[in-house]
Amino acid sequence: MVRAPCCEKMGLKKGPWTPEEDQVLIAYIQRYGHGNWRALPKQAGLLRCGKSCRLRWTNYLRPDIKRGNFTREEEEAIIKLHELLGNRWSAIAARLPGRTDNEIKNVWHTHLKKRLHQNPTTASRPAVGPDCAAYLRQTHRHPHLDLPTNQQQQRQQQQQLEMFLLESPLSPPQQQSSSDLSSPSSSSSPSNHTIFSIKDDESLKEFNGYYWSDAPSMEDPSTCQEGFNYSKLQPIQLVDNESMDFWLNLLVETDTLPDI
DNA sequence: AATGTCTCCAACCGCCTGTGA
DNA sequence: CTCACAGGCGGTTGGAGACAT
Repeated sequence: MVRAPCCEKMGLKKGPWTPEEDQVLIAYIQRYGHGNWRALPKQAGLLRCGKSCRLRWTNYLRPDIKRGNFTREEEEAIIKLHELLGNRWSAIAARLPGRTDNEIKNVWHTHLKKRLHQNPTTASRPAVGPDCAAYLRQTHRHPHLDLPTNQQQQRQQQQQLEMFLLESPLSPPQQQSSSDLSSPSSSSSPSNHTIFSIKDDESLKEFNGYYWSDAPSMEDPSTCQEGFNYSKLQPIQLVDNESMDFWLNLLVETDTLPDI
């Protein structure tokens, strides 16, 4: 079934914005705000759809946007946040003031991903948490991984992790979703967080090997039974603020981990 | 200088979610 | 509860400029 277009395409302009259009949009938003994106272009006299206006504003025209190249620190932050949050560009952008999700996504695909591929061992370590597992599942490298298949559950877990990272470390933890990662966490109290750790160095090496590998066999689900043994992942219960601080530091400052 | 190839990024597309009637 | 709508998000693409031959 073909989905109807988001807006009436007839007579609406597409493609790059002209400086004149930018000025019209800026002037309108500065004067009236952007309460209703769908109605905005008509009211502002723009031959664009609301979506296009919103995108142009949020990704380019907003006054608080930082232009120019990403600093090394910003790139490192993106790498680390990507490890934790996956392809949740808006969540990553929320932690990088002045940068947009689109910009971060572009930087990731054009620079950072390549860098990680070229030199995975010097890059930051992959996250050992829900998103890492979700990533493995999404890429079909380990479809047998015993984690929630429900997309909503995954999203809830990601949101919890994000909240955990965004909140003050001393604030009370969020309640965990009903059926959490793997079975052990089902025993966790509502105030606990579950983060996965790897039991020993040998398992860590093995895990990283599979995580970073692009070997064709890993793309073949039939070979996955011979893949990483996920019994080597163990859940960690964060029962107090002190351990929350510890894992927050560990997850964010991955440089503190020993080299493989 | 001309042509082909590659890289990058702004913008689009379609899906998902939240909200209000 | 259901439906429609609007906003938001992530994946993808097309074209312009850079670079290589």
